Amino acid sequence: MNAVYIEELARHVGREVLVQGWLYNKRSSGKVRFVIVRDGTGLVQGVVTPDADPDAFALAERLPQEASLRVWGTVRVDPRAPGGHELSVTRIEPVHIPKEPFPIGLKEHGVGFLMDHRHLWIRMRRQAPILRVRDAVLWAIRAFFHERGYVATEAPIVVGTAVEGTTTLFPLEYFGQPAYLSQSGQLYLEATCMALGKVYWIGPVFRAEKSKTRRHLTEFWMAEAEVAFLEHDGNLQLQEDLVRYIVESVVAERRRDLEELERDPEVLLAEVAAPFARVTYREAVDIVRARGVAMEPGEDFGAPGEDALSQHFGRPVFVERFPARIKPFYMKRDPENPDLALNADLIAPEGYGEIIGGSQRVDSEEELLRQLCEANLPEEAYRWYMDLRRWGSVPHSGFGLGVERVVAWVAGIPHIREAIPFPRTLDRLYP
RNA sequence: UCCCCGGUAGCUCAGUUGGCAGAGCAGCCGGCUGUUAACCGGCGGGCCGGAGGUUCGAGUCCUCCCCGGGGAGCCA
Repeated sequence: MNAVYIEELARHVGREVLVQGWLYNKRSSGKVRFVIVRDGTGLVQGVVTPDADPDAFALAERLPQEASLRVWGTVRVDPRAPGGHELSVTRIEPVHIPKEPFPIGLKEHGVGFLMDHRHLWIRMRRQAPILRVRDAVLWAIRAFFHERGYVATEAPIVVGTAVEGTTTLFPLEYFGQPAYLSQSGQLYLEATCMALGKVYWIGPVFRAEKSKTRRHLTEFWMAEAEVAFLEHDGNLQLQEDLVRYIVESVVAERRRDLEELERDPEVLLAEVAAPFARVTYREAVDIVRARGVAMEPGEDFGAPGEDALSQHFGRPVFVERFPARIKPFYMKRDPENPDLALNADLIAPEGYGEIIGGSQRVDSEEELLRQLCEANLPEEAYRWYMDLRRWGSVPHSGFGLGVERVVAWVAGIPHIREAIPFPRTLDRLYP
């Protein structure tokens, strides 16, 4: 008999099937025993009675949580069962019976304990749907760019230069030379977009920031795009199209997981239905201050400021044209006001913070050199980057999207650490 | 780096004015024919984060340290 996955059970009603998985939970009521089996695609309740199979009935009492097993049974529709389908069990075959109790019970646990057991925690009820949503987000990003003819190109992970400065880099030794883990693939994408026109990549980046917040990881995944001949306004439109595409794809493909997470798909769809809001940095500062959050013009927005903007608009909002002084050296200046950068941050709704940072890039050699010097960065290390402005420089723009922040928003989970299988945070390198 | 909270059974926590170390869950034993984190009865389970101090007596008070969580700054 061929094995089936639990998510396919609706197609097998009335037939006997084999389900292979793990014992999630069991209950007993004298002469009826219930085994809740998970297989990675969902949960199903098996009903075991002594008359159907005495051996299975005995096993249903004995098997501990997370025992791996094969279960044969007939699929029935039953509204009493979680998921709507139920298995009338005819046979149970243990694959592996644990000798010790599974560390993670079905009752509540503390965050520290769960994080220490992350390798087992991901088996539990809420975690699997989150990771399936993550998969759907990543697929949506790839599909979006692939449909538009973008070429996926990779940036190196081990690099010799900083993108944003040197304080947040993880240093390592590279055959006797100093090297770093990349904090962004952007500079390399600028090079590949001059070769291929429009490019993207999805990869891990590393920031040694000593941040302890629900929005930060030291290792996270970024989806970055870079497009030759694309200017600021087109860049914003591209980002908006991408974010809407992601949300609509995930809702279409993973509605059941969102519902399992008690995330209302209609709320998400409503948030991205209308054109995203767009405000300038100056307007945003006024809005933030009007909502009672203290900040001075010229400062970056803190988390409370982002939350205020988030609440004010109730949908994604672009904040554009920041003071160039507080932004990286590679951003092109606003031709109408050289104190401003041609950049934008995209703030997600519901307090999920900045999910995209992007800008039009400097395209003139002289301007780039000047801004490199102002940022006190070593010219020599950026010589190759300067070369891009020496041969056929064109206006170009790009952005980076924080995958885990998007997953957290779409899944509606409070903390980014659950949006990646094995989060790396300030004080956590295990497991 | 700074601010706040916490560390007691495998897990989640309670522990009064400083006076015998507790509960629920998990585990084990028993009961129950439709359970929904099932329920009911019983049993075992402790370096109270570590070091020092105050005291007749410290889980409780003081000092230092370690670990974890939340937030700030910074960022996606």
